[in-house]
Amino acid sequence: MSVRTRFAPSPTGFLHVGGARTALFNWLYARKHGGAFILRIEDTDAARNTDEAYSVIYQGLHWLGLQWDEGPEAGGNFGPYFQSQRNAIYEKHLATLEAKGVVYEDAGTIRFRSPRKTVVVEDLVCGKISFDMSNPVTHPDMTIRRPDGSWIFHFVNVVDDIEMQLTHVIRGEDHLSNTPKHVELYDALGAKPPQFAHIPLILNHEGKKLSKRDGGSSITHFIDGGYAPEAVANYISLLGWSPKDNREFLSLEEIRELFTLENINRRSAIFDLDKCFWLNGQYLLHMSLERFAELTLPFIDKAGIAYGSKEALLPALAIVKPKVKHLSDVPDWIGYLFTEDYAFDPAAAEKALRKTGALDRLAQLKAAFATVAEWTHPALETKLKETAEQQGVKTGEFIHPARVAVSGRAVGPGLYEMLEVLGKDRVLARFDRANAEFSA
RNA sequence: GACUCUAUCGUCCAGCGGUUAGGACACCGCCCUUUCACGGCGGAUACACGGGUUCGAAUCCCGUUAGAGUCGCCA
Repeated sequence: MSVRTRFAPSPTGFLHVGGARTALFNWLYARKHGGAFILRIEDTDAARNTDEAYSVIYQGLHWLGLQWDEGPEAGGNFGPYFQSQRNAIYEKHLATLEAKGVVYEDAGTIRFRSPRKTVVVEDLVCGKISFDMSNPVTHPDMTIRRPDGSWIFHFVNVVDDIEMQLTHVIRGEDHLSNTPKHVELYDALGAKPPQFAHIPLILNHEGKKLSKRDGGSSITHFIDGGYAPEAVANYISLLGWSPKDNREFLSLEEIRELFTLENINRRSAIFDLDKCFWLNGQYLLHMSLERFAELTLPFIDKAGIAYGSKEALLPALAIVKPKVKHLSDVPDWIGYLFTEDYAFDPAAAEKALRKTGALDRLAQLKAAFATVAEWTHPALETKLKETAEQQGVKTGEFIHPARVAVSGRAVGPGLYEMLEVLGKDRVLARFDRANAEFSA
């Protein structure tokens, strides 16, 4: 029987890193074993479902590169993939339970009568765990249907996993205590339970289970915050799982090859934004310029930077790519390359341009640069160093004023690369502008 | 409270009876250097506690403590 896994989120309008990792692990396991990864929307609580809430889930998964084989947008032979559209199926299974006499009515609700036995769960991650379900006080009969006819999670979740022929249920450990109840339902419905794999939780900084309140942990936050999807996927894969050889920089393809349920640990993890940030920088540093441009373009367009053509943009991106840590930083880092109306950072100007002799250096450098025939990084470097030597001062005396003059700021790409990208005319003009602005 | 799970640097991850307890992020030095990064070198920091088992325990067992999860007409 081929592997079938699923991600079954509720459309809360929010996809956090914990849910994303659950989706990732299910996707990895299915892909690794040549099986199917299914997306099912658990929207039984119709009151809060909105179109936007659904699309947050789709966008998040698409962004991470987790394509589903069956589900919304994809179709499949086991649909519909929205629980809100599966009422007839639930009615059918409820009838099965009724025929067996294991459900009863209580204040308008329908409850499932527990067999009151010990249930042993064989979990692929947690091992064998037994639950004594005999005490009705501590383990009350679960409600499976509300008085208004709507269904409760435990029941529809189990019914759908049966109907959709899931072989493996990989989900957060917060469901471990629910599992014996689910197993009772599988038994009552005459179905064999799937293999369970409960993965450790991802905790917030208080050490508690992640919730909607932890806004910084939403995938939307990472998308808008300028993270590369490959970096985030890599990072979250390392929460609870590892290749066991201390490697950390892994592509989704490599992870897919190495991934096993056996290598998932049991310990809950706190999400470490610092490390995710670092990994993102590593990805931006090492990815191709094409990929960098692709990821960065939405941010540049949003900022309204008039870069003209892609041919003009690429060199600018090339020089900031090794420096930025967030894609969302790129507009700020390249903005001054595409306008003559750039602002001078007061502190930078104070230090580099208002300094005694700074404008003289600028004038000397302008004269020297004016003679440069081949406007390239190495030629400019040679010329600047030569000029510094002639004047008997350290190269920094020229470098800092030049940097601030052409960019308005003290921090940026390598000076010579920046000068090369700007081109001779603009650099000389900017020297003039700086001189005019600070000579008073 | 009951049940279940967990317990190695601040954080993430190795370790699965014998290691100077390893790697990464963060932190602190130094180097590189035109800024900021990157990179390189070095440093500080961990086996929760108590009992066993064993020649030998971070590793196996029991207990304690601590944390988390579940116990819904949320999913």
